[in-house]
Amino acid sequence: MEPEDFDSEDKEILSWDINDVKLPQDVKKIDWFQEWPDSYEKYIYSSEDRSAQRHLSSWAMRNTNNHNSRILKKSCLGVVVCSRDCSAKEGRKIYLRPAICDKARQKQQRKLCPNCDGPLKLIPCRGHGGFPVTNFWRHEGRFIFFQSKGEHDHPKPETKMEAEARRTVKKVQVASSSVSLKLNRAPEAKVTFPHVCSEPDGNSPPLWWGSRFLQPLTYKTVKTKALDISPKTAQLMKVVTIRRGMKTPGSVANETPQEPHLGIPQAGWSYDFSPPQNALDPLSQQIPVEPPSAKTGCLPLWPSPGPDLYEEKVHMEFNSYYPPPTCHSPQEDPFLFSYTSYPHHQYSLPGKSSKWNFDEEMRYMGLDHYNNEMLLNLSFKMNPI
DNA sequence: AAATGCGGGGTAA
DNA sequence: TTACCCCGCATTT
Repeated sequence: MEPEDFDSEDKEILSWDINDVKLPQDVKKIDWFQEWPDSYEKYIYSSEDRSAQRHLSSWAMRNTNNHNSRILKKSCLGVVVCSRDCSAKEGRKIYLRPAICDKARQKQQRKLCPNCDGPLKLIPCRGHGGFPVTNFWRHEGRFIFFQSKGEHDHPKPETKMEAEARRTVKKVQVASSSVSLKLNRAPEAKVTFPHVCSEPDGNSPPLWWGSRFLQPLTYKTVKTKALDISPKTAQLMKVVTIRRGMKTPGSVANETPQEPHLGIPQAGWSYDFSPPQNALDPLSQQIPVEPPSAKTGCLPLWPSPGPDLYEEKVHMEFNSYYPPPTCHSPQEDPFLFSYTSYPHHQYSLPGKSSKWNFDEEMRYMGLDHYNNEMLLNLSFKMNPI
């Protein structure tokens, strides 16, 4: 839309700056939460929007002190890449999410590339006049104003949830190794989620669930309890499960998910095992009158998961179509090869009338209680004794 | 353990 | 003054 298409009132709404003494108050349109804001963008979110409340972004943004308690400022940390610029299968590159915490980031940089064991390298963001891109957040009444300055000059890192899930997988690996040792079995225990990873239906789970979990070995089943899997871990597994191409009643959105866009590395694809845009606390949010729009023409993936996501997801409503994750060879290495610009999908708006609880959803899918078999029986593939 | 937010303090233009 | 950055601390996840 061109500026002249707006009337003066709209112009006023659009012309605000985060530093203005007064911000628009008669906001008629609130925006969908934008997961990947880039360039010089401004959004007005509902103060009920959980993602906005948490000042989330899929870019790795850290708090920056601007000596202004009314406006929260965050600056971009860039992306962590392999210093050898190694490629995984299909030319995929490593784009890790820089740890936000300084200490954790230093620790992270001492680690090795999950793909080739080469050193990792942090590519700083210099998208704002040589400085990192900055994001500003300001709460005013019923709205949360957002403004970004600068254009990211680096690939997108993995999302917060991807990073979190990767860590979780690692934990499971460690736990499984530990159990393995305790059981005095084979040196390397392998975990699998039988109903998730092993189906040859073209809907393999994220890459990093990969090969070492999937080798066709004889296995013994060990109760989750033995692994001491935390509720959060279980939820993450659940998330992956949920996203395996499930359609839900009331879904009016895309019946045919778009194929991943296999473009340049920066515009490749990533695993989107996240909830849809409106899955996060949908009923408590004001529903934006406009569908999300990105300059790419794609829709945002989802409101980045707030910490409550794990709790909320259990109760979330499934009024949308979850595109199946991209198929990947089960032989792939179980680490992150983050591709950005995942084809975003259109999700239908939630409505109270179509509220489903999680169990109902699972029954609909023939997965009572999200498939006890899968979640409660983590199968350890043990090497033969 | 990390993420997040706050605010003191420093530097440079 | 403005706009960065670094750091420690406290709280939350």
